[in-house]
Amino acid sequence: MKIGELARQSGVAAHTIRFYEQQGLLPKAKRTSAGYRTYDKDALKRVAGIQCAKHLGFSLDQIRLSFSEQTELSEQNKQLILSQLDDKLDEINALFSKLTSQRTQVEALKADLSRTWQQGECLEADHMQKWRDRLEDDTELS
Amino acid sequence: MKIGELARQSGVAAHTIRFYEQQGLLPKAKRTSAGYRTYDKDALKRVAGIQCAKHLGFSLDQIRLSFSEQTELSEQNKQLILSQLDDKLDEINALFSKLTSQRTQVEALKADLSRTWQQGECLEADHMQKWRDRLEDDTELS
DNA sequence: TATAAGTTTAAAGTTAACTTTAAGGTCAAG
DNA sequence: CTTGACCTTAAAGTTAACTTTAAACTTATA
Repeated sequence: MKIGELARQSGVAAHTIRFYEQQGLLPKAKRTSAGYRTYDKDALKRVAGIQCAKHLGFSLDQIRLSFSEQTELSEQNKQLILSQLDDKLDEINALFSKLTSQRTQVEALKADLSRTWQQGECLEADHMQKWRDRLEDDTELS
Repeated sequence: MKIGELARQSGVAAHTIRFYEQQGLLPKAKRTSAGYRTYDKDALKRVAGIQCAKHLGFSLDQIRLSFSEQTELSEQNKQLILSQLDDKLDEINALFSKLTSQRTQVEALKADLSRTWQQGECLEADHMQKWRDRLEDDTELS
């Protein structure tokens, strides 16, 4: 299988596959006599594994760490993966709080502005001040 | 008020304030004879307004569009802001779905791996295949 | 055999929202 | 009058995850 075929089967662009190899996320591919990369089904699995981890929200750096070329994972690697999963859960939960707060604020601001503008009011400064005060009370968002 | 004072009062770094001016998020500041920028309390309000919008999750591009130098907002600007708020809500809700799905998947994967590894199993390939299949069923996540 | 499609490389470009650097001018205190 | 804090600018650097470009080589098709 040449790189174009792997790209088709995995849904990952050929240049991205070369990029992953260059970045150490994929082992260096074997070459034909002409220098073309060749792949087997294991390569497809590895590419799919990377896609899987990306879907779960992991960065390429994190993926590189656990997804080393070894077929067998060391005890250390297993621990690393489990703790990365825990970190990811924490991260997701933090984002949840942030989004929840943002949604509430955006909804309220929208309602508030709609009402204000329908009444033809234009108390921009004080109006926004109210919003700034409210946001400052919140726990850190960004 | 010079830029350092505005930075202190707003909590935004001086170089970031210059950056905002350069990017058109803030009007060009008046200068002292020596070329130093000077600001009044309105400038503080504008900087605070930018922080407010950033907290709500808006990009600097979006902020620049609605936050033009005019004190009075045009009817067009009002419509723009309201539709940006709607877009933002859609975006937040989409992120919510994505995060919900990610959290479920990460939790399940963690439980699964913990169990597998405690039993000393090591069926990497098939094991991951299960996860890839499951993820492919999901609606687009990333 | 000529053309089109596929492959190779290294290096530069992209986006966002800054931050850092470098080299210098201004101002208040001691 | 000098030291240190504060200000100025333009330009380059940062991070992530690619994408694009350019120039050249190989392979399949007509």
